[in-house]
This record gives sequence, C-alpha cells and structure tokens, in this order.
Amino acid sequence: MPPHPDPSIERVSELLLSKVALHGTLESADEAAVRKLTPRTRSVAAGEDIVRQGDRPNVAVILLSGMLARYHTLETGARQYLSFHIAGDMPDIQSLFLSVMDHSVCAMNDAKIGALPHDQLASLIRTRPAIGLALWRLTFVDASVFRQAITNNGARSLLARLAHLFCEQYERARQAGLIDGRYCDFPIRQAQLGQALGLAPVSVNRALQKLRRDRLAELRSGKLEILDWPGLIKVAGFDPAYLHLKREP
Amino acid sequence: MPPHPDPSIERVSELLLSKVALHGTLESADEAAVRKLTPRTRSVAAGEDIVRQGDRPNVAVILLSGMLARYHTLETGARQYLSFHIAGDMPDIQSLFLSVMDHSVCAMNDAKIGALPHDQLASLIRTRPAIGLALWRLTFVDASVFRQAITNNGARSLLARLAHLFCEQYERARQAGLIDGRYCDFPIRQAQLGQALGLAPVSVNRALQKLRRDRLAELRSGKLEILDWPGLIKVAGFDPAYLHLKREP
DNA sequence: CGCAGTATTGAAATTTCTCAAGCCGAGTGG
DNA sequence: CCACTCGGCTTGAGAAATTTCAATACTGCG
Repeated sequence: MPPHPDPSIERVSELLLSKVALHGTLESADEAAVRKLTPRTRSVAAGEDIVRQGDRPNVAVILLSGMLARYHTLETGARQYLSFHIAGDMPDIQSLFLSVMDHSVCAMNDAKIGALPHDQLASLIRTRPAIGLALWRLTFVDASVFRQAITNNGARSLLARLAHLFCEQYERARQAGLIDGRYCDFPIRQAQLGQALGLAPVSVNRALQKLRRDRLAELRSGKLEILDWPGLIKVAGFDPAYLHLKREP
Repeated sequence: MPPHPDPSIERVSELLLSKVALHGTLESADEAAVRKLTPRTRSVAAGEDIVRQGDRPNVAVILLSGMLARYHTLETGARQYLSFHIAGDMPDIQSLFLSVMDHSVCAMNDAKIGALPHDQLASLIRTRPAIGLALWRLTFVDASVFRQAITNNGARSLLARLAHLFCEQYERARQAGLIDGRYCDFPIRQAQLGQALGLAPVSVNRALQKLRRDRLAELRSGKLEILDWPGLIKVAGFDPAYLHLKREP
C-alpha cells in the first residue's frame, strides 16, 4: 500500500529521489525521509505565474509535468527568460535561503507541480545531510547552466545561440528520460525564444528557418525535432560538459 | 599569539569567517573550525590563470586581494567573461562538488589568493553544518548574479549594460568594505569589458565616453569613479535586491 | 625618451531591428 | 460542414544600431 493515497504526491518523492540520487549517495534512511514529505500538488495553466519577483514564498516547487520558465521583468516591462525547466526540476529551491524572489517562475504550457513546504525541506536537510549536499550540487549545476546562457547571449552568433538552446534542451530532456526519439517537448513560441536569447522575434524566425533548411532541427507546435544531432552540435558549439550530468566517483 | 605564523593565512580565516557570517549564524565552534584550516597562500600575476576549463582542482580559491574573473573559452578561441571577483570571494568553490571545471578563473591584476584543500573544506562542511549552509546560500547569491548578467546582456541597451555592470561592481565593493569614497578598483580594460558584455571594444569606448560626458561614472587606470550614483542607477535600471546582501531574520 | 599596449576617432560595411502586410492553421459558431 | 477569427508565423524592405577596419593619439613603464 502506498504511503499516500494521492499518486501525484508519490510522484513528487519519486522525482525528487531520482534527481537527488544522481547528485549524491543516499542511504535508505534518506529515502525514507523524503517519502515522509507531504507536498501539495496542483495544476497550473499555460502562462500562469507560480511565483513572482518580490514574493516571499514559503514553499519550493518541484515540476511534475509540463514546462516552467524563470524570467526577469525589467522596469520597462520587458521580459527576459532565464531558463526553461522540465519534470524533476526545482526552479525556486533558492527560496529556501533567499527570502525574496529576484525573478518570477511561470508555466509555459499546462503543468503540474508539487509544492514542498520550506520548513519540511529545512528539517529534511538538517536531519539528512546527504540530501542537502546533493541539492547543493544541483545548485552548482544550475549556476553552470546560467553561465552558459551568459556566453550564449554574449558570444555566439544568432544562429549558434538558437542551436545551442536546442542542444541544451534536448540533452537535458534526454537525461531526464523525456525524449521521444528525435523529439522532445519545447512549448516555446518564437517571440519567447527572442526574449530568452536577446533577439527580435523576426530574427528568431529567420534563424529557425535556416536550421530547418539546413536540416538540423525544427520547432513545430511545441515539439523540438532534432534532424541532425552532430550537425546541430557543430553549429551550436555545444559541449555538454557544463551540464555536469553524471556524478563522478 | 596567532595560530599561524603567516599573517596571510590568518587573513584567509578572517575573510572566510566574515563572509560566512553574513550568510548564516555561526557558533564559536564554527569559528574555531575555520581557524584550523591550513590554506596555502600565493601571489598571482595579472593575466595569469588560476584554474582552467577542464581542470580537476583539489583546492578551492579564496581571493585575498586584487581582482579575479571567471570566463569561458569558446571553440573559436573567443573569450566570454562571466563575473568579476573581489577580496573574500570564492570563485571556484563549486569545484568541491563538480569535479571538472566548466570555466576558467584568471587574475585581472596582481592578486593574492588562498587555496583551501577540498578535503579540509569537505570535512569542515561535514562537521560544521552551519558553515555548509552559509556557503550554500552564497552559491545561490552567485547564481542570482549570473541571472542578472543574462538579463544585462540580453535585454538592456549598450549604455545600460555598462552602467549596470558598474553599479553592481561598486555596490559589491561597498558591501565588502572595499570602496574609497566614490572610487573602487576595477582593473578591466575596454576590450575585456566588451568580452564581458558581448560588445565590440569600440562600442564600449563610446559608451564609456557617454557615461563620462553625462557625468555619471568614469573608468580610468583601473579605478571606477562614481560621479552620480542616482543617475547611474537610473540609466542602468539597477536594483540591488538581486545581490541578496543582508541576511534576513 | 621611446616603445608597447590602450584608448580614441571616423567612415564604411554589416547585422539586426522595426514596421507593416500577408499567410496559415486550429478552434468556433453559424 | 465550412467560413470566420484569432494568434502566431512569414516575408520584404527600409531604418537603426553595432561592428569592422584603419589610422591617430595617449600613457605608463623601461
């Protein structure tokens, strides 16, 4: 008999455990402690904000399905997307330490999330240090991805930027077991890609067409299709090392 | 009598303790444990690399004086600066968890650093969890600064970008007690600013001239001078919240 | 005093953006 | 069942920002 009647609550523990297991070494007591968490799960509609810049959340979110994004809002109202997140990601775990949100998190499509109360997480980390260390490692990986985004926006050509984002997204989906052959979900519109990459929407459109014409990759109705992975990697200058995927001995 | 004959080793503990104290609550046992560390200190010449992309360091660096920078090297050989660091910063503490460096760290001017062996840090964190938590919080702040850089490079005008970098640098120096009136050290050449902001050197030059002409800020011989802080903040759209400076109750 | 590395200037070339119009496909209601 | 409508995608052309290139002026150090 499962510890919780609600299967989506169990899914939270499963996702959290598998994520954490990739970044640390857990004992059975660690696992048991995770399974004692009592998250609340809920659905979020596409476009809806989950937390906003300036908020002081008392829960941390873990994504169960769908895609979330972090973004900044500038004084002008302009939006800069910072990262896109897939099932298993915890985009605002920082709120456990940084009381005021410096960015917002929204849903890019209809999504399901689990909300883990800060106090539960804090005591989990206190009592099971191995979990804390694994989550800390995740924080470092997160930072590495941000660094790569700086480089992407700053030093790569328009085409390479888009290609790099596609590589990253596909590779991360692959790691999470979320690809379907050459496809993965990427429910992002062209205008939003522009807001992620610092480009005008038209420029995104033209770059997408070039990737399509060159038979490298294609984005259509929220699905990313990889047509030529080696070719795409080459155009992007993509080296997955920065994703720090496998825990090393 | 000081625990170490070498005063610069003591400076490591001092800097580390004051940094950590800002991000956590320490007991005297925590402080004692930090003072037991036996870092090696050394000088680094301007331009010299401290760690390189691909390295597997077994120490973490804490900056004692001077300025360090993190940067990516692209396949093309192009360089993207990711962040600039001042005394007290630990730019590669991630190496404790991520065995392979995804970026390099170099000295922008002659600098002094302390090298903390990973095994000492690991056991410090294990035995004194409060220190681990404070360092973890620092990691989150670090990530927040990276996010801001993404937004800076992606969504702000050339002039605002430069102004924002200046605001951030001055504000961080102020926090660290490293300003001298309206001045702070910023030993970065125009070409390097370009490599940080994703701009051509000429564009940096013209933006610098505009900031100077508008009597907002001036960069000369490695010193940043703030001429009009409110004006600069306005142009930059700078809001220091993302630095998460003060630990909240 | 002179060199080497930076900073500055100007003008042309290129990229990227803006604007504006047309297209296309999915969901909708007559 | 099909025209309608809306949002998002595409296209083209002109405008603007940024880069490139190349030449000239600084400046600090040896």
